[in-house]
Amino acid sequence: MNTNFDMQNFILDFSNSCQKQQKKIFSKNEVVTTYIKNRNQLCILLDGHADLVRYDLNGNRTIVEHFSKNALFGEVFYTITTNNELLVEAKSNCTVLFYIYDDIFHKCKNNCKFHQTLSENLPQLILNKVTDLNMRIELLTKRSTRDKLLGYFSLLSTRNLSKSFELPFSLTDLADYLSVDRSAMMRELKLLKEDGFIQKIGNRIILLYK
Amino acid sequence: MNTNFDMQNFILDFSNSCQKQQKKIFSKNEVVTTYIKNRNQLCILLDGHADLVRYDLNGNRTIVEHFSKNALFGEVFYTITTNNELLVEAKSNCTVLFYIYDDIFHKCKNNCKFHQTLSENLPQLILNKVTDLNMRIELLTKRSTRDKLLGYFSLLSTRNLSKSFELPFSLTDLADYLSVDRSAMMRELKLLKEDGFIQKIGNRIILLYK
DNA sequence: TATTTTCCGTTGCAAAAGCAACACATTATG
DNA sequence: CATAATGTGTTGCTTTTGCAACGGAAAATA
Repeated sequence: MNTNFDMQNFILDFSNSCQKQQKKIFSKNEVVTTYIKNRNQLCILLDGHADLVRYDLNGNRTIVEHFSKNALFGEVFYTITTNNELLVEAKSNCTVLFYIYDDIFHKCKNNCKFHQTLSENLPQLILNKVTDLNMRIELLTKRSTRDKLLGYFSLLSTRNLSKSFELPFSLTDLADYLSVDRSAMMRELKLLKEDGFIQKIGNRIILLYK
Repeated sequence: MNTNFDMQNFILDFSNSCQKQQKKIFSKNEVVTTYIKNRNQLCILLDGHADLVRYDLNGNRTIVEHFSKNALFGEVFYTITTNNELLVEAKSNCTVLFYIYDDIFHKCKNNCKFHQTLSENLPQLILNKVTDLNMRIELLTKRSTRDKLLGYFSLLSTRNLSKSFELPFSLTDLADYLSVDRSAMMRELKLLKEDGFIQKIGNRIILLYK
């Protein structure tokens, strides 16, 4: 199995070769899918950005996950226990492939090359998702808003191989992602600037500490 | 592939048939493993309970995950970015199988039945881990200590198919698991009792709401 | 381009959570 | 069995966070 499996090329080659999938295109702010118990949908984001969003009974909005190119999502990854609404919202124009997980799992009758390759590579793809989720948990378990912000910035910095990077969120969305109040986060952001930890120019953050 | 793959029976049948694994036994409070960058260890907990614990620079202790029988863990699931210490502590006597992930992935030279079955079932096993992590994220994104407690209790209640259940943690550990201050959590627990949401007898919680 | 909508930045005040400390109970351990 | 270590329950005080509200900037839309 290849750790560096190239999803994008693979998809381009095979995405039209199987009957058991649906390809759809969404424009910004459209709802890509809603999580429904027992349907076991699995989706692949071919292009664009989308967020998994939860609205709870207190009216709080939480960005549970942020998806970019090649991300996997769908209720197959989620045990839906509460009555909270879970939906995936397109943050830009998106191209999405839809499957029912069992179809991938059991392969389709045609035994097509697409399904074969995908099911071979599924463990690695899902494993990537696990490491993403663990990073998210590391962020969320930080005890203060300051540590959450610094933790998230440090993650983006590592990903971009630079102390300077663009935020992939609006500040409103960032607060919903870190699961904190927006105004409290703005206050902390201001303190981080005043204390010389960061610089912020438009949507760009520059880390000033070693 | 079988969703109800019986790990335990499988392990019992095959756990001695492959060279590329190590089986070890730990007693309570021993360190099962420490997460080390790039080693890509994968472990299976055959029996007992263990916690993945993180100690951060502020001296806070966080229980990142709680493992019971058949749980998968190891740094293969974790991108180690920070300098925080990550270790798995046995909470009771434990039996653990150790692998290097690549050995499972690429199958061992013998092409033994054990590896074959395990790699066939790995997607489903990892998928279970994903759903667990998503439940954990749902808990951690709750905004108040009260909601975290109620969320966790409701989860245990669902798992035990009963409004009454034992806590798998000491209260000290529960606070570290929910990522809140212990004394603040105790205060909230008291309020939940006073407000008639729960009853607590020893280590047992009884949910009193519909 | 005019107008509506969303986002940013800020603040005062209230509520929640964290910190530190302590007594007592329970559980391990020599 | 005595003693040490760990866990529980509580409280006063401080700090952090959340809530509500507002004006202006920026972006989307008609």
